[in-house]
This record gives sequence, C-alpha cells and structure tokens, in this order.
Amino acid sequence: MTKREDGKETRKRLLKTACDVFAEKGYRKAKVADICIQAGVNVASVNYYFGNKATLYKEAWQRVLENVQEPVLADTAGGSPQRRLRRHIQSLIQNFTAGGDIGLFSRLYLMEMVNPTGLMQDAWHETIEPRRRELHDIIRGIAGPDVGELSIRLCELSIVNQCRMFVTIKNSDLEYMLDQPLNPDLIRRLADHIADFSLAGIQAVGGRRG
Amino acid sequence: MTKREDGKETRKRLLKTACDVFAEKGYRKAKVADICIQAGVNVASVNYYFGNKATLYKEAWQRVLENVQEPVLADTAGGSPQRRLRRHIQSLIQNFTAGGDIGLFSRLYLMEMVNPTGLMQDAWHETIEPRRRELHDIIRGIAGPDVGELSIRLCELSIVNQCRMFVTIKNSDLEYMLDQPLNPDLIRRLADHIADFSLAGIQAVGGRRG
DNA sequence: ATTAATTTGAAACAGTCATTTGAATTTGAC
DNA sequence: GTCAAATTCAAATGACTGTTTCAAATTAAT
Repeated sequence: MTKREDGKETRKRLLKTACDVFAEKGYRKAKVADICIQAGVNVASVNYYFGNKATLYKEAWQRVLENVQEPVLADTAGGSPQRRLRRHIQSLIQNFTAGGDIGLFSRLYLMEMVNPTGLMQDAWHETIEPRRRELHDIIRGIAGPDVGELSIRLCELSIVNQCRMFVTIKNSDLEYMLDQPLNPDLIRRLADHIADFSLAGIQAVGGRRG
Repeated sequence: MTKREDGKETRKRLLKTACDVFAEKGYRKAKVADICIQAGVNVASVNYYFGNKATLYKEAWQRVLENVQEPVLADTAGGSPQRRLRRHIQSLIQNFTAGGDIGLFSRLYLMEMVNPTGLMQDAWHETIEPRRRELHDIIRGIAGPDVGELSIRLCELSIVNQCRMFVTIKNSDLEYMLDQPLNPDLIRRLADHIADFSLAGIQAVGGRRG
C-alpha cells in the first residue's frame, strides 16, 4: 500500500535548508521560495510537507535545538574547575562560530530577539538550561562556597557574553577591531584570552567575598 | 516673502520619532505610518519633509550618531587608569541601557547587522573610534607597556561585549538569568561587577606578559 | 499496468505599504 | 483683509511581494 519513500529525503533536505535560511534572514525576511530554491525543490513543497511556513519554522527550530546540546556536555565533565572552564568556553565559542547545525542556534535566537515571531518562546529555555547549570557549577568551584549567588550569575553573564561576540558583532567589524583576519588560529587565541581573562575575573570576585 | 517657521517643529518631531521607531523595529518593519502617527503628524509629512523613507532613515542615523559621542568622553578623562576604567564601563552601560537619544545607537547597529539596509556602512566607525581609542589607552595603562597590542585589543572586546549584553539579550531573559527584576540598582551592581571582573582580567593578561 | 505518493508550474489570493494627489487650512507679510 | 506660500490632511493609487492552492504530470513500487 504505502509506496515511495523518496519523499522523506526531500522533506529532510527542505528542513535542513530551512534552518540555514531562517537563521540567516529571520522568519519574515526568509521566503519559502528562497528555501525551496536553495533546497532544489518546488515552491509548493513546503505546503505539501509542512502545511505552511509557520509550521516549517517551528520544526526547524526544533531540529536546531535537538542538535545543540549534546556535543558539549560530554566534553566538559571532569578535571579541575579551571580546566573545565577553559573547555566550556571553547565549546561555547565553537557553538557560536561553527557554521554547521550548531551556530545556527544563536543566530536564530538573535533573530527572534530582534523581531520576535512569538512562534517559539519556551523550548529553548530547556535547551540552554543544562549548559547554564554546568557553567554555574564550574564558576562556583572556582570562586568558592562563600561567594553570593548573584555574583556567580554575574560571572556567568560576563563569560557567556564575551563568547557571544561572534554572534553579535559583524565579522568584518571584529576583524577591523583586531586588525587581522578572523581565521581559526585567531579564534583559538580569542578563546584562550577569554579563558584567562575570565578565570582572573572569577577569582577576583571570589577573593573579595562578593 | 513668507517664512512660516512651524514646519521646522514638525520636521524635528518626525526625525526624533523616526530614531525611536527605526531603532525598535529596523528599517523594513518600521512603517512610515507608524512613525507619523507616533509623532502626531500626517502620513504625507515624511515625503513632504524628507522626500522618502530611505532619506529619513539616513538622517535619523546621522542624528543618533551626532548625539552619541559627546557626553561620555568628557566624563572619563583624569584619575587613575583603574578609576577611569570604572567610569568608562559605567558610561558604556549607560549608553546601552538609556532609552533616550543614546541607547538607540547600539540598537540601530544591531538592526543593521541582522538585516542590513546597506544605507549606512561607514559613518559609525568615526563615531565609535574615539571611544575605542580611549578604552584602549586605559587598558594599556593598567596592563603595562610590555603587553602585546593584540592582547590589549582582546581586552577591549571582552569589556565592550560584557557591557553590550543589555543590547543583545532580551531584558526578560536577563531577568530570568539573574532571578530578579532589572532595576537601576541591579544595573549599577552589574556595572560594578563588570569593572571588578575586567580589572582583574586585564591585570592577569598583563601579569603573564601576554 | 495500476496505484498512490510526489512533483510541478502557474494562477489565485491576500496583504502590506510607500507614495501621490489635490483640496483645505494655516500662516505671515503687506 | 488679502494674498501667496507653506503646511496639513484624507483618500486613493499603485506596486510589489510572497504564501497558498490546484489540477495536471510524473515517478516509484507492486
């Protein structure tokens, strides 16, 4: 009865492309035509497989969220807090810079922030929460038990927002400020810097019994 | 023969409102009708005074850029580098949080980044350059003369991006992460934190002769 | 060859806005 | 008080953009 499996493949390609395009342009500015052309399928396919554009958007988000959390947590457990911090920062930056399935997340978030569709809202909280908690624990481990909760959270923000520069500053502007091209070496250097800088920051906050 | 000065007033109100609306919604999503209604003038006024929407946008940018640099530089000269750093950070944050003529700048930048109009490009470099240079000197003063140029610039980025969290994270998310409402007191606390955190960061980078 | 799942292109449809227009109103100068 | 220019106004224009629908054509599996 049920024949023809080849539609699955099309649907998959469509969804994958949708992630890219939505991340690049945001919900509104992304046309279904764009997505379809880039995916090499007919314009009507979106409606055939997803009903409408909004549903496609939601499913794209879901796909991105699913792929964001895994590769990091595995990598950052174990070792001294200092070492864990360094690795956590590296993985954060990788998330923000990687073009593949992963950097998409922060771009989507940014787009939602700048002009919200209201189609999302909740789902992403669950996704970042575990990572947030881990960073929290690492910082606590470095700062010590006497430091106030608020101080720890402020450190979280300091660190995450340093890493987020890759999302919230145009690459060309970043290169302008650093006066050199943004290659993988430089990114590594930046990760090291952020780790050093932040480690000292946390220790200072801890030392003053914030 | 005839003068009639009352149009100037309208034009001025229109321009001011345009800054707000463009900053809030971005070029595309902001309708001239929105701007006109919010300014309490007729829809045709935009074309009457500015010819078209694009020109209004450019003039709005210009207006914002003009008002951004002044109030800060005056405030941060003099004192020890440590003290100057603290004040610089405070003024940065004020720029990013103030609703008035000033916080607009960073919102406009963000909007341009997320979906560029291509109408701007250059002008803002000139505007931030003096502030950038000042921060650079402050950091150099703290880190010492032996620290490499790149390290100084990385510190710049660390600091600026901590302050930019107010622009690049939704207030509601910020409140969620800090687990308390974002009132002026908390903002002051955050400024203090960033100053402490960054001071230690710079000194660490300097100490290691980066 | 039959069947049902896909694919297709074109047409229909729904909105959204910037801009124009020309008349009405206000203003300032004489 | 009158005139001409400057300004305001409401309505209409008019273009464009982009999603969705549909019926016909194609394809894969049995």
